[in-house]
Amino acid sequence: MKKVSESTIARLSVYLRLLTELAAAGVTTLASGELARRCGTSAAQVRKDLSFFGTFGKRGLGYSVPELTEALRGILGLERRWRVALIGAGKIGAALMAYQDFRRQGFDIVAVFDADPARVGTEWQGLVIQRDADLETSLQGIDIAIVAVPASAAQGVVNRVVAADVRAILNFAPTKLDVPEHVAVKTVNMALELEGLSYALVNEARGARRVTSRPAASRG
Amino acid sequence: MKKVSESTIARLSVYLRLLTELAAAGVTTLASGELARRCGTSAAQVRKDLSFFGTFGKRGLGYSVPELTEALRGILGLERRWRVALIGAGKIGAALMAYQDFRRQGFDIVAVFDADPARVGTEWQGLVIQRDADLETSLQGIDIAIVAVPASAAQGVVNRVVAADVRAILNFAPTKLDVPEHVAVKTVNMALELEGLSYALVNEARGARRVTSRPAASRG
DNA sequence: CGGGACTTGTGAAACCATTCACAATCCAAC
DNA sequence: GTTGGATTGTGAATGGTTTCACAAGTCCCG
Ligand SMILES: NC(=O)c1ccc[n+]([C@@H]2O[C@H](COP(=O)([O-])OP(=O)(O)OC[C@H]3O[C@@H](n4cnc5c(N)ncnc54)[C@H](O)[C@@H]3O)[C@@H](O)[C@H]2O)c1
Ligand SMILES: NC(=O)c1ccc[n+]([C@@H]2O[C@H](COP(=O)([O-])OP(=O)(O)OC[C@H]3O[C@@H](n4cnc5c(N)ncnc54)[C@H](O)[C@@H]3O)[C@@H](O)[C@H]2O)c1
Repeated sequence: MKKVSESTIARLSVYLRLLTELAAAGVTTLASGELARRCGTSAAQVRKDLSFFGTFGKRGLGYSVPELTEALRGILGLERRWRVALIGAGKIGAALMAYQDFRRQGFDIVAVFDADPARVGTEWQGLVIQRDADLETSLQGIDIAIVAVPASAAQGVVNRVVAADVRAILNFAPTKLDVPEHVAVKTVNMALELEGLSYALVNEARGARRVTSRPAASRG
Repeated sequence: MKKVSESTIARLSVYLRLLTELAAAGVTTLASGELARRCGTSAAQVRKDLSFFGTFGKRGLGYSVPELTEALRGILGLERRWRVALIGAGKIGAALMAYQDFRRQGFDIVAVFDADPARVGTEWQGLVIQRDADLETSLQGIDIAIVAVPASAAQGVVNRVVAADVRAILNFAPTKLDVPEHVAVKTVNMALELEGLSYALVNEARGARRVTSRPAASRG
């Protein structure tokens, strides 16, 4: 299989979300132009993105909504459910635990860890908070770790997560994480987004214009 | 001024964060290679990023930490404080309100809005929640709006935010937002990151390798 | 004061992603 | 059937970003 950019994968997620909505609304067929319009991209981009994975449309007609939905779910690995551990039962963690959409998309938070002895053992959003010290053993069978601890603790937690053989990490700490090359990391960095807005605000005055893409997650 | 990519701006934020840390640790001078290593990029990339905005280093020596810090703050528009409104006093909103780092970086949340009559008028994290109906008038003097309402309500809220002449939006709803071209929007989409991890997990089995960049915020 | 070690700033080259443009295909209608 | 209108899939062209490579500048030490 050829190499596919993260941009493409991110757009496939966006397409899938739209398709799910349209399916619920009873739409059965959709052309690349309409899909593109609703997702903020171009028809050519939609077709190129899909072409990396096969051919899903019918010339002259467009795409079958249920078929394309299934195809995208397959490509993205969403035909199975994923076991997720949350590390750090703080403010962000609470929001994530309460958020039902992840579950709806196939991500089950099945374990929560915290270092604070006052929290360990208490029930929280339906799960018992486990001791941070038990990470190595308790992460057996976990597919994805969400790291929601202070930045200063993040690398240490990640090292242990990696040692426990977890190969995907969603990181909320605003810090660079070093991981071996077989581990995928995505970082959600809100401060960086705010600073991007700050830049846009001061530069609209100076007359700067439309800007293009951004870097992101690392692997390795 | 030439056009600078969002990738570059995002990296400048990352550099600034590192510099702030190093300054606190008493480091006074830093070469592009070391900065790159600590930020997960290349020395050439660091120098190219900076070169869009001027020349900040000394050949043979590297960069002065305090000087480069000030330069980056200037470039990113962080020499002033920004007035931020939070719209949607839910789970995510609570995490954001409690998060002190934004304030430390120059972003002050000075108003909170919610549509739920049970919440309006109550004090919440030190601010009184205002009626959603008052948005248009109460957004006077706001620089940035954080939209943390359900996806179904987001476009409606955004239209009113734009009508109130706010020109920068940080969006947490997993939905495409239409805004006029002079308004900057950045979306934080965690579901999309999780799906990216799902893709990485199913494709490491299939032997896919390192992937490159991703799209993001739109303007216009 | 000159040589050596080091580092920046920057054109040019390489790489990657997006857009263009069109032949191939499909459906419907007659 | 055959025609017309629509839409896909994809090489080629374009546009943008990252990496390379090196001349120019700085510092230190003898
Ligand atoms: N709250 C926000 O809006 C926000 C926004 C952007 C980024 N972040 C980042 O997200 C992370 C979490 O933020 P938060 O607001 O939820 O913080 P928080 O302080 O509310 O929660 C952090 C939790 O992590 C636990 N913890 C600390 N060290 C640990 C360890 N080694 N192992 C396990 N648990 C540990 C603490 O006991 C605490 O419960 C931080 O890195 C923060 O910078 C938060
Ligand atoms: N909680 C998470 O971890 C999480 C993760 C990813 C994305 N999100 C997204 O963030 C957004 C907020 O999520 P949440 O978990 O905080 O939801 P929530 O239900 O806890 O909060 C939403 C709040 O918005 C208010 N609201 C609804 N319509 C409004 C309107 N028109 N004007 C003003 N306020 C209005 C509601 O009264 C509620 O208080 C959603 O779009 C969600 O999809 C949340």
